[in-house]
Amino acid sequence: MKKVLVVLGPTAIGKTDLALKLAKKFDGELISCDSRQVYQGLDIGTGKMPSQNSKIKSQRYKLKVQKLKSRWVINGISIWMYDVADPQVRYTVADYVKEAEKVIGNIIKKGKIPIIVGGTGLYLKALLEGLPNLSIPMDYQLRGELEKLSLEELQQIIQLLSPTGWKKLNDSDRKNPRRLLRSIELILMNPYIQSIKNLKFKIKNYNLLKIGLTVPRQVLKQRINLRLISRINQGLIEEGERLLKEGVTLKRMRELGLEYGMLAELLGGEISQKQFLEQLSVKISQYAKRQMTWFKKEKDVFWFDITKGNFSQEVEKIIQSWYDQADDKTD
RNA sequence: CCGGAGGUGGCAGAGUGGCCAAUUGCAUCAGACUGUAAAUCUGACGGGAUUUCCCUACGAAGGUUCGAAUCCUUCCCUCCGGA
Repeated sequence: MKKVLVVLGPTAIGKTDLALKLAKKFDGELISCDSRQVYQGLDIGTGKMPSQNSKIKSQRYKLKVQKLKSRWVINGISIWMYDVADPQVRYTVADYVKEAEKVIGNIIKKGKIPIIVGGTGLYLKALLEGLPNLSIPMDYQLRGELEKLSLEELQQIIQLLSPTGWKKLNDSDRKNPRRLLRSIELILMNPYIQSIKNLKFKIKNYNLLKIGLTVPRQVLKQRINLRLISRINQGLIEEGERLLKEGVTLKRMRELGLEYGMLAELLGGEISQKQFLEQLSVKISQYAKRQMTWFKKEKDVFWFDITKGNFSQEVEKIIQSWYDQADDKTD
């Protein structure tokens, strides 16, 4: 089985920094697993640049960053799945899995270790375990019509169409128009599902090692705030202005969420800079919480608290013994 | 000092005699999530027992009333205008 390393955890915890370090030590290349880093031009707000700490170092060591067409190379280490999409066009899990799989395959072929840096739970899950429903495409025409309906109407439709489908939904999803919409889409596509079912989807058989990063919540909040200030200094607001000029509408920026969503409000004159900072800080923390809720359920993760002394040595130790295992030839 | 407005749960802000432990938004906490996932959505949210129970609460203290966040009196504080 092919060895694949995964580093996961909430935002602002230092996943990329750690991954870069590990890549150097174990001869790996990074694959970003982040739903917003895939977009070209969303650099500062998505944290493609090395974090504050490494930035300080980088000034000393002259960190070398090259931006290539679908990856960045930082100090000789490739980071894939950056800049693979146009920010004006919605990119989804399905797109991500398709491309990231290729990338992983190529890295393995080169005899290197793919290091997946995971912040987006769904993308990571899809990449690692596969998501059968991804083969069922979206129906934009259908969506256009369903989007006009109220929650109650959507609920009625799905109950009519498929009582069993309705039963399968949990309470939260039943009240979630977006999910209801996709459920209806899946039900209507049922015949199509049958026809492609035989395509079968390949089961990944990687030899996975998952490293999870945690911190006490308060510490994470501090890190988030520090990082936010640093991003402002790096030109976050200017980045927003630039995107706007390049044709990314305020509406689209809002969809992008967090820094970009708030940037849309700031540039649209809805809020002051002070409000921007305060509200954004809150939103990022809330996002981090959602990430942790998701990752909590992730199986087989070796968790490390980054505030515990030399955690990175512990991490390297674990990886080392995994790295030294002989590859079996079952694949 | 006079005139006007107002003091409500972490914040904002409804409520003007019983259906008020108190609408709502935000924050907070917990959670869901198989094609928008940095998105979207759910639940809890004074305390305690836990089927319509008790206690503490709407600036403070009294009072009216069967019953007050809601009415009256005094006091304290904030804001605006005038001296």
